[in-house]
Amino acid sequence: MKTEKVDKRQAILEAAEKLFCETGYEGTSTRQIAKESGANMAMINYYFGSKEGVFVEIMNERIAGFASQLKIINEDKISALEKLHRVIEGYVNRILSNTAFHKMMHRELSLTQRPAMYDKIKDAMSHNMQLIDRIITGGIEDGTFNKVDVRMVIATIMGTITNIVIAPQKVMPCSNFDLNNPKDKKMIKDRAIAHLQDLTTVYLTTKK
Amino acid sequence: MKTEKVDKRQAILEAAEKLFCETGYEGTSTRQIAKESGANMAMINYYFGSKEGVFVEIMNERIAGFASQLKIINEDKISALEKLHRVIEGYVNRILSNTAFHKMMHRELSLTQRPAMYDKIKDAMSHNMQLIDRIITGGIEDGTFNKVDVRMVIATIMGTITNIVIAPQKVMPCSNFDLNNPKDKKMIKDRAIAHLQDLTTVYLTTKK
DNA sequence: GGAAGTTAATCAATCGTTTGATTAATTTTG
DNA sequence: CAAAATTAATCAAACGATTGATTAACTTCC
Repeated sequence: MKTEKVDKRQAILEAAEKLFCETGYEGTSTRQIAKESGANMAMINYYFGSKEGVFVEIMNERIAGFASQLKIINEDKISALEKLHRVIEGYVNRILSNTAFHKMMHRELSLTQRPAMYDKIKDAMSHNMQLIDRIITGGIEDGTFNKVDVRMVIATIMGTITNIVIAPQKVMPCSNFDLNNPKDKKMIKDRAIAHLQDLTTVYLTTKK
Repeated sequence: MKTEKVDKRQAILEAAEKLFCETGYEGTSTRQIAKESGANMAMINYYFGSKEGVFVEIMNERIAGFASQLKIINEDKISALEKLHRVIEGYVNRILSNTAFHKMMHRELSLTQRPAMYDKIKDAMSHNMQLIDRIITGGIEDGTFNKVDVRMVIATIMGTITNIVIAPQKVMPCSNFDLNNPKDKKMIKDRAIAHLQDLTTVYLTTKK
């Protein structure tokens, strides 16, 4: 059994992720991270070399966690539509279970500078994209899907989810709605999944 | 009438917007703004009071420009589908003609801090949302549209466009693609409009 | 000549990082 | 086993650089 002593390295990572999510990378100072984590400022550079090193480590851990989550879906002997529905369900669940991180990732992606970060995020997302791409392309080739603009459909699926995460009050205009409330989150998850599955079903399989 | 001499005030606004888009608000220094605009640093505070004042002014001018652009569509004696198609066309054109600003706006929207900006952006976007909402709801009520999750459809339309703006290389995986190239931008505009119009037509009007 | 515009110089505050020293735990050695 | 040597973890303090902002002097223009 692990000792009860607090792991400062981990504390720094968690505090930094929280602060990066709330105030952005540039908007967060190493002193804030130190204060929030209860660690000394020097520990940040001791463990991670630099402030950017902390960010990179957060990304690496997250991406590793995500990568270990996929893979299985595409091998199943099920229809392309069923595959797509499962991917949507998994994708919505994952992102809406990590809204703060996803917001941060998206924010940093929209910065043209900081190419190391940009490439890392892009690589992480491209796995999902390729998975969806193969499923839809496969469905088109075997005739179960209409011929559509595949990359645009992917942009629609991912964009819809991102939009819900970043501006949930646009979807739920009630004033007391809160994405951190588990009950509200569950509701929006179910609505998002139902909507995207319905949308893709109708758009991809309706014979004109 | 204004003289022909370079308007430093305007130069500061344009330089600041460019830099805020590229490196974020926190990531841009007043010295960079001064250098890029060719103005002295003190001019920033002279005209706008503070760095944040520059940001607020950029937002105000943009939002004012946007507001003066809508309105007409919803009064025309055309079908709900035709209205929606026109809104999509206008929305895609507007956002893809101001990609840098839209990226910045989206980034600031995802920060929980800076509530004044957040509310300003939210209000600006809610006009578009209400317009789309009324069109779709109207179409459902007169029976031309299927009964759908209206807010989710809006999230899909807006999310798709935002996704294309922020991560265009996901849609166009060619290495030499550039959103700043007018030819490439035109192509992606047309594709986005065609896709969203096709998607909404099929999804909203297909009889099951 | 006086208001508006512009400048270089300067301000206190904060930035990310580094330092040298200290503690606590572990390994090596006699 | 216990003293000595080594290592990892932590700390307060300070580093030089940069931040947004301000000052006071200078120029331009009506």
